Amino acid sequence: MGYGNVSERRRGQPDLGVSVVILALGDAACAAPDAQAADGEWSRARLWLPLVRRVKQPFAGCWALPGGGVRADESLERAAYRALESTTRLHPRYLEQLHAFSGPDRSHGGLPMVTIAHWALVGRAETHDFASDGTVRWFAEDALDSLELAFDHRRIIDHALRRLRTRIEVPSLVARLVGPTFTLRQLHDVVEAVSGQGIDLANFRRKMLASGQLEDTGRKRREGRQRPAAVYRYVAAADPWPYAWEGERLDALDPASRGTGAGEDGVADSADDALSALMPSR
Amino acid sequence: MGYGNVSERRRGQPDLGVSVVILALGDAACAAPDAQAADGEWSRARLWLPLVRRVKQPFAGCWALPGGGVRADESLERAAYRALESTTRLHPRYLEQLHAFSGPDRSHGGLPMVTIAHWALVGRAETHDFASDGTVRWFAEDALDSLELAFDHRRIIDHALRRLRTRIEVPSLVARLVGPTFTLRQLHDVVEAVSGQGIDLANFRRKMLASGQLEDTGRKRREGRQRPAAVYRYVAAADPWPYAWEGERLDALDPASRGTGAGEDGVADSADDALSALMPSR
DNA sequence: CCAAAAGTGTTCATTTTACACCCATGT
DNA sequence: ACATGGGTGTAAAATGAACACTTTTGG
Repeated sequence: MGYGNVSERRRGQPDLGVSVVILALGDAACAAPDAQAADGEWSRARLWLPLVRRVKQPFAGCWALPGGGVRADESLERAAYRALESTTRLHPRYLEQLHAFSGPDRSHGGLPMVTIAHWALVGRAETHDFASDGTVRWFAEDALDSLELAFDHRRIIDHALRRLRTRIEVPSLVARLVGPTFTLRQLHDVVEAVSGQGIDLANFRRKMLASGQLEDTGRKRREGRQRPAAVYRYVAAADPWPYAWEGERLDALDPASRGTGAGEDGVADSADDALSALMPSR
Repeated sequence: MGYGNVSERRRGQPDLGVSVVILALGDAACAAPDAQAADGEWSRARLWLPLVRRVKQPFAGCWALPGGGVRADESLERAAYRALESTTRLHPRYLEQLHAFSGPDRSHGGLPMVTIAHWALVGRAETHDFASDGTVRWFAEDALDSLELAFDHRRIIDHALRRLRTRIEVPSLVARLVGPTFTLRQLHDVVEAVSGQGIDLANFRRKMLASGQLEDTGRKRREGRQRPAAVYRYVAAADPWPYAWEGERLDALDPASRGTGAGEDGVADSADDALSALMPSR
């Protein structure tokens, strides 16, 4: 840094950074920490995400995705995790690369920046009741329009939301979003809320169970005042799977496997389904 | 560059580069340019990709993916395209980000490098009969094992191949791989070859046609000495589609739309198929 | 017993698969 | 005419959607 002027440096390497879209479930009364809703009781779940208020130019005062620079001695996922931790204290159990955003237009006074966007899912328990500590604040996904977002972060968020919506039925994703244990109805409600369309509970139940990735904990949980429902836990399939989602790596990044960079969350892709559907383009 | 030693710079920003896996179809006799096979006649198509021989350390003498650095005043896709052009003279009509590879282990003497891998598809016509000009050479995908590849490029190639195999039935992809015009049997043979499994021709034909993305050119083409087959062309669906593949952008990058960075090759995702299949993980 | 949610069954439509068949063309 | 691939029809199987029904619980 510090050598040459900006226009000279445009021929050199752009800056490199990571941003993370962290998604969590919450109800209407989330922002305020009057935590009356115990153990998985939410009225009409919505997606929430934490944003950080910028103090420096450009976009001072605007809200931005948590992010930071990348050090040469760490992976991008690690950098994303670190940025997340230092700004929001969150420890997602799911974190995956989303897309690299680049281009000459991605500069604001300085050098253009290449941002490797990641997305992460955190369970309710990890949100610390959506605590705000001044610079960090949680926003409901559908209340973002009124917000002034920094850079092209709006686009990045949309990208992440689109990804989640098209993959929400993958058990590993719903499960991570809803928490470590859950009833089938909870799962169902989340998928319905996120995908925005009604889903037959009976069929949903069968499909999820048929995936072989849910394990009955033996425990029961009562949502309302009626018959208690079986509590399940997400458990990965035993055998290795023939296909991987886009072949994309995603580092599990929970304390156990953190740093190995090896966690693969393979998901059966097209060969059995996605690709048998012929799709459009353009 | 040029300030501080390597271990000091490890705390700074890593190097940034792009690599491209270019895939094309070819038959056994491709490497040698005895171009007897005219107009789409290939015996047992296989995937081929061009590699570049490294002249510098590290990995001098090994084969590597075409690639290069990224300038601040261009997008990653553009950088990938430029690198491709300068090393191989290829002009793919399909080029998409694949994944960003990173990590402290991705250094070889110098600073660790973050590589944004891309993948590209080129039609037969664009391969210049797989011409080799000394440093560039085409290799069949299944003949790579005997090769010494530089860096972790083997992994990147596998990533691209996996991606192609799981998406090969998407009309836009097959079509781009096979060339501007084609018969349904050609398409079929390619999908069969790439996916590695037999596909009923009758059903394949109906599915492709039902996608609404193939347009009859009115012309006929005779493959053997029998009845000529209708020649189709790939044409994107008119209406915008509700889902996009992972929401990933892919820049069309053909001379017409190049530089706009706007070409979206949306592909219906899971909401109708991929995600209805419940899948595993980890 | 009633209300409400858990959980199971059953039917019907749609899609996929397998494979038989007819058609067009050059020899 | 016949061999060969182009192209169509169709019945069985598998999957998915809709919805009726039984069970368990607290009041």
